[in-house]
Amino acid sequence: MLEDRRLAVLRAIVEDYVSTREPVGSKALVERHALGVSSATIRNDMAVLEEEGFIAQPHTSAGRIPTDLGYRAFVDRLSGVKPLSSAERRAISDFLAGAVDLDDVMARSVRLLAQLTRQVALVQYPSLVQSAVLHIELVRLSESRVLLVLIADTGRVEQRTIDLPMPMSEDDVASLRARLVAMALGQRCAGLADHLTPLVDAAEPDERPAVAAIVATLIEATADTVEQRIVLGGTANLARYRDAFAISLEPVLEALEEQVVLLRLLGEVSGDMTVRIGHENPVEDLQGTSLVATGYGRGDSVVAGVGVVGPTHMDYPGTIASVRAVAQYLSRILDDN
Amino acid sequence: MLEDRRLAVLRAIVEDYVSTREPVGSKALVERHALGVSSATIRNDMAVLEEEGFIAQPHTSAGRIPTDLGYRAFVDRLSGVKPLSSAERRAISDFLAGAVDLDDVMARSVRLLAQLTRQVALVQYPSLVQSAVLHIELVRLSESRVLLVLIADTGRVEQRTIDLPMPMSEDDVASLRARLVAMALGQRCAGLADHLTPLVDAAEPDERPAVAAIVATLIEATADTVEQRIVLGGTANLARYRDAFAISLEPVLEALEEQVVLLRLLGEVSGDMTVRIGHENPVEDLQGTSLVATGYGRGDSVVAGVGVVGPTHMDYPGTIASVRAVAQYLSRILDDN
DNA sequence: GATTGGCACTCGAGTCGGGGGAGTGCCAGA
DNA sequence: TCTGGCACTCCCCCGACTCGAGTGCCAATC
Repeated sequence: MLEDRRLAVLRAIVEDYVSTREPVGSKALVERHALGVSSATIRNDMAVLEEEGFIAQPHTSAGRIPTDLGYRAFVDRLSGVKPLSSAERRAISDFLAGAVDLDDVMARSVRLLAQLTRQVALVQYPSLVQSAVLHIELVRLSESRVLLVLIADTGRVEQRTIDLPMPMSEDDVASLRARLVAMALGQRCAGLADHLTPLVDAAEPDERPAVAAIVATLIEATADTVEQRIVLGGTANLARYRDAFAISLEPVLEALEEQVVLLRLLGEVSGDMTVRIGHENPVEDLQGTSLVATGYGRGDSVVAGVGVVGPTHMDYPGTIASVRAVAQYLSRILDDN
Repeated sequence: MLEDRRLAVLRAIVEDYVSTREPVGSKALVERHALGVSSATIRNDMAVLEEEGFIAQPHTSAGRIPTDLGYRAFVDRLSGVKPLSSAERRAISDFLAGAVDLDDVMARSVRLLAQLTRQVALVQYPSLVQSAVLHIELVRLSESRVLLVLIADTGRVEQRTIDLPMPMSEDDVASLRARLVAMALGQRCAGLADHLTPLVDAAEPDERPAVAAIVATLIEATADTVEQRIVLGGTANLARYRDAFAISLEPVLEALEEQVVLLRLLGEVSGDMTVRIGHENPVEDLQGTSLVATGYGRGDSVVAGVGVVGPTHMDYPGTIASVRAVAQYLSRILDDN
């Protein structure tokens, strides 16, 4: 009972602070929330909450603001999920349905998510490793130059120009293309290396260097070290929080421009909703921000992540709902593919 | 002679203001530049320059800062181009040479340019309209669904999934693919519509709807309304100029996230170096910024633009040099393609 | 024992009022 | 035409001060 009220106070503090972005005092709290007790009682509760590390004072004689731990408790124990309005759901669905190819889906998603949450949105391209080969094309550009195009069933297209160690005729290329397609079609990209080495071994000695070069490129293109791409958008929303970040937003923007950093952020995301608050974040420059992310994919295999980065004092219930909704629609689009 | 000195003063003011970002006074000017006259003389010159609109005072009894007009004169009449060091040139060349496909070239260029200029970089994908068809692929996904892939000689790849109005067999698809390739290979994308309508007319009546649908998609995909893409990077650099923009950088960031806006910026760029200073900018939210841009392409056909957006008090000679260098290397890569 | 009203105290934010200083415009003289 | 000198203007910085929101603590009350 007593514990319950203390949590209610924490919840009220988080909600007020999120909406006003100003330290909240005991008096204001009593006025804005029907807590049924006096401000003095709240003060006692606040003292306890502060001792437990859920809230803090910017300076003596100021109101309280939630700590990372406080937000954590809020997210874990206090916040329901704010359901989206049907209008919002329809907007999402309509907007994404208009996409014309995978690039377009990614671009639209990131834009949409940024708009919905008014924060920085991240969307990861479907992992190649998790995809299957839909088609392979080999185009002869010149005597000893070919263009290799790999199309995955998730819609991803990878292309590489290859300088061959020897000339190949139009027929050689066509024949190799047929063999490649026969061996690789429908295979998971992850296992391509195993499936294609026999093809190199079986090649005539005089064309083996060329085949080896092409297969090597194909394997390199599907290696998980290079195949990851993340698009981001809504950085303008960061500017609105100019003063919310301890020092400045420059390091934050810088961190967000690093693909490596983004991969670290979204890399460990699973199908569940992941919320990383402030210092829980593995990236140092982003420890003043929170990440809300989840995975999307076909059926129950997660092929990539989608999420949002914003200030720790974000609207968690609303953000979680938006991220979840966009992930659902992304999954649906992949399924329809 | 007298006129010459006045211009020298303007030049000195621009240079000092760009490097210090503080209003520059007559005394400091005499100390830092060997102008050979006293500060009083400079004051007179400054009064004239102010009357002519090249410089302004933030308030009485402060130093002068250049106006947009002042920068314009500086760029047009005063600034040489600062040549890049050979180390810089090598860095550019090495960095871009490592790119693995067009997406990679674009991503690396934008990153590179942002780093060189410490500003926001824009790079436009080669225009499809200006490209020629290198290859067309048709992949049968299911009875009445095909995937169309268009590869342009600039490295661009467009893909569309098409729901056919009727089922097509594997053989039908293969035959149509062959006809498409025969008709379109090597053609400019701009003229595709004309080249492909005969193909629709020549089709057997029973497959005509499918052929029409596919050709229509192909034409739509190469239409210049949808084919434009611009990548941008280095927005973190904007944050360093936080207070340099009259109001705030939020509208600037917002404008830069709009593809439409970016297209307006780079759309009118020709092969020459284009410099738009402050209010000369067609986009209202960017009238506190300057654009330095140029075109790149194969031979002398410009296929796309590349440039930089930054504060009006940017280092124009240095920025121009960097943009030009990156454009040159981009052109070279396209040529090598 | 929990709750409450009261009260003294703290400290940040905002205001006001001078110096100090950089910079200007102007003028008379070279 | 240039220069040195001089009076003047204002911004910026600093310290002192007030105001008020908010706290912690305590004795009284339910």
